[in-house]
Amino acid sequence: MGATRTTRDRWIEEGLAALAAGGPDAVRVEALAKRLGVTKGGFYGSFADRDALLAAMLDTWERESTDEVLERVEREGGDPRTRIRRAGMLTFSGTRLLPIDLAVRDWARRDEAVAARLRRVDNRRMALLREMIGTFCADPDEVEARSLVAFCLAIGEHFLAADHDGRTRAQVLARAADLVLDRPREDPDRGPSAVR
Amino acid sequence: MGATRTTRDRWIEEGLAALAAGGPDAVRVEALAKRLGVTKGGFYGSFADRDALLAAMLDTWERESTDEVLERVEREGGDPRTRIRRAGMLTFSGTRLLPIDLAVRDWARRDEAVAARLRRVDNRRMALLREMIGTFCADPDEVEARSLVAFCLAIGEHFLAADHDGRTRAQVLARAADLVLDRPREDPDRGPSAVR
DNA sequence: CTGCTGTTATACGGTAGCGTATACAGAACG
DNA sequence: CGTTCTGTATACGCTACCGTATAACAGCAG
Repeated sequence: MGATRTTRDRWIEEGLAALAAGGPDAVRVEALAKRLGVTKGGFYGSFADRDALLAAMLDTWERESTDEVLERVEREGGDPRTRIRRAGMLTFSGTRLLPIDLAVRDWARRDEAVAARLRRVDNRRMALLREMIGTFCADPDEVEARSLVAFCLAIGEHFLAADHDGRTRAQVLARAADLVLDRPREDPDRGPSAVR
Repeated sequence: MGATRTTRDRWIEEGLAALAAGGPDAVRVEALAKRLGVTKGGFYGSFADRDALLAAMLDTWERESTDEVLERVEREGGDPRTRIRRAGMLTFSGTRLLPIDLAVRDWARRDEAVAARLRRVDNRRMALLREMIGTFCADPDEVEARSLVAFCLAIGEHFLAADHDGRTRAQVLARAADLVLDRPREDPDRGPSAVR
């Protein structure tokens, strides 16, 4: 039973790579087989059909992008703003989770089952944001609004194609994050809050 | 030559509907023909191939979501914040432009030509945001940051699946828009500022 | 060695889609 | 009236897939 696991996981891994690169329609059994250097013969020993692979891929993605990320943020601790930024980094930087996440978001618009999974994932992320932002913002409505803005910024950034004159996207993003995460203006002269 | 135009436009229209509903992979010549009540026979009289249809669809989308929207915002005038909200309404409410826009955004991640078109469109939208926000915000860096946040909010909202406790998405969104557009909190009890 | 288990290669039937070729129908126009 | 231009139907070859069936094969237990 040892070889079974590794092979099954290799199909899932290659499937996630295809999903990230070309969306759910790009997850094709025969194409994955070619990339794995085998034929599709053995696929149906590990999976009932293509849909079973897609479900297993989503299981893997859901686990990696919630439990593993949140557990690591919990473990490494730190300032609330630091934690938010760390969670964002873990999920939306790096080349593994980000493209899968974006592909799943588009997929969810057309598939109710995928949408339900995404809702579970996003709700856990929003819970973290609420908790962290709640430590420096008293009004619950404003906490919710700031959490939404922060989340939309982290996601929407990757769906935007606009340029920023002389600035880089990273620079503008840093300033935007300061706007969202800064203490709500008890300090009208906010000063150059150290924009990176 | 009268019939030519209408027919060609019907292919484009049906193609955009398919794109909105299922992404670029769902734009299939034979499927569109079936929905139009014809066979694919005449398709290749109006278009060299499927790619030509996709290009024509993007032409239509680009024109409708820039020239037509911006011209109408210009014409109807109003307060800067009003204009921003109107532009957002025209593009991201209604059932026509929004789903096409979202589909194009995902498409652009995989196709450089589409990405170039999206960049043109987004740059024009960002220009409007900059101009409007610049009327009540002096620091150019902050104008850029606020413009990005506003845009990400308008887009990212549709890719998020999170719930908001007792609130509706529209309520949280209204509060978030106030944050971004810098309503000077003269009114701590704001009431449901009725966006959308 | 023998059998069991799980992976693989190969072959098959079926579906869906693209692009081409060809012939037909109807309108536009001289 | 006939010519021409357009859209149409139909049929064809081709490719890319899915899922199934079957047989070979490798590793491991007894």
